[in-house]
Amino acid sequence: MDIYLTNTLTKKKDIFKPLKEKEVSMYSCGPTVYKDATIGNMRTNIFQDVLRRMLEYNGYKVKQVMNITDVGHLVSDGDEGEDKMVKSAKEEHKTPKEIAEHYTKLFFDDLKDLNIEMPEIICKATDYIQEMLEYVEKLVEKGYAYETSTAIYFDVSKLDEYGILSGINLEEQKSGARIEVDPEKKNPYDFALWIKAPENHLMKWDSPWGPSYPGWHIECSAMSRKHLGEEFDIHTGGIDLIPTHHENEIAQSKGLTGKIPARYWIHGEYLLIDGGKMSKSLGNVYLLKDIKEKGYDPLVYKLFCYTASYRNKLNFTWEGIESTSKALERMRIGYKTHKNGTDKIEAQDKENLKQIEENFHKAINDDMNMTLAVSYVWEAIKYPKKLKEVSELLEKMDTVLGIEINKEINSNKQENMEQDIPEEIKDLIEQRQKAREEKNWQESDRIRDLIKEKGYLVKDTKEGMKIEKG
RNA sequence: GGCGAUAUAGCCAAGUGGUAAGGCACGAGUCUGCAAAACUCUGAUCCCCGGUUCGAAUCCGGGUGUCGCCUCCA
Repeated sequence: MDIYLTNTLTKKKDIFKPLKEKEVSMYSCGPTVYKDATIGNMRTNIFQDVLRRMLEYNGYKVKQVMNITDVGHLVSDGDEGEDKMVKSAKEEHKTPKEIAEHYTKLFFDDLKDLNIEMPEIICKATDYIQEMLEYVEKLVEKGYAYETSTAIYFDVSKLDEYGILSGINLEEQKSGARIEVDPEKKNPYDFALWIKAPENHLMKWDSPWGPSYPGWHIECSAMSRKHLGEEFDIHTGGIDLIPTHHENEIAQSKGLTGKIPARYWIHGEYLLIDGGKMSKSLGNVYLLKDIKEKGYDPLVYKLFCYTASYRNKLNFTWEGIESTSKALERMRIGYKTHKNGTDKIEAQDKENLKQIEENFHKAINDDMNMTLAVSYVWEAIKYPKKLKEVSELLEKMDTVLGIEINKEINSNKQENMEQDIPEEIKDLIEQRQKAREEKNWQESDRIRDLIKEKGYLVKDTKEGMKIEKG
């Protein structure tokens, strides 16, 4: 079945044909490990995960490379200010290396919680200084770069075309007053390949230009070239990377090899918070930790991300998370019902299930239309006959969704509550149980209300009383 | 100033020419001592105006609204 992907490079939905027949090479821009990853960052990682899982569903072997930026990403993408790592290290009174290790670990923890498949290759920028340096030296040799008092800059005017991803036009932008003008730069869009280290800078390496460190964009170009070659299939990242980071990666590659490194550029849109952007100043920056602390399975967030296309903005609200939490729980209940189903499968059922699977397959192949794909998951769950084969289909779908649809359910909220229930409540539960055995409903209801006042919800199920924090 | 996105039921949203997927909420029902949970059923002609077409949410033109980026950020 054909696969279609929306390609930022061509600005349309293209049919996907990899360079190799059975293997897909993919580079995903990873985190700058100077602070906690937000759920916004994770939205991008989720979409990248779906992409690789979708490719795997189609029988491709995926070779995904992800970088860990631990040097060179300045506070401003316009090559202004301090290195983020250095700034963070100073603030937390640690070395840049300690900062990098700390936040890298937290990042991986989040990926694990979200059941995101690990890339085949993960590379730290500081391990590839030599490759980057060589890259820059070659660009200088070829006349694509020039030196100023502070850095080695890429000269965008040397390219026949700069701005093909974001559609900017150098002539039109020239007068744009919004761009800081460094008098030593030939063009406002020239960007730093290599930066001369100030006195006492925490991270620096020897180079022909003295103690210095790499610019942000060169790391991805050098590492993708090293691991995937001069031309590979897919390059992914957040939408904000289009106008600077990815544009500059393309510029560097065109300078060195004359080629645009990736054939398909796929970008994930932003996550909004309550209808607006997430920012520290608004105090609405959420981490996956915050979702977990409210008692939700982190995979609720993953399913939440499927409620909208990765290409569109998605509005995060706690109401939305609660809604998705219920949906996930019902999915898992439905899965279990089918798993234990005893109905007999007939030819017509086989036909129906095959149709559902095909629809699902078509949806994910159509530029990862997960909202539509999830609707077929529901169609399977709601299948009138309760069949083991349906649960098998759901497991197969979950190889793409990665939401552990076969996870044992208690409640997505407040698992392992048992230990957390105070003695006082336990006593009340015991009293109520006694009243129920005596069919003293009035007393039973009174105690239930009492427990509710104390913040817990009591439910009577076939297996007995269940309690949840309300 | 430049670039771009979006407007579909109470909410989140899919759908890009043939008579509006799905989820959550609400309501009704089944079950239950009651309640909760679970399960079943139920809802919109698609921002406005004009045009193209046998036919448009979907194409074109003109409005209006919201949002994002160009500055930190996936």
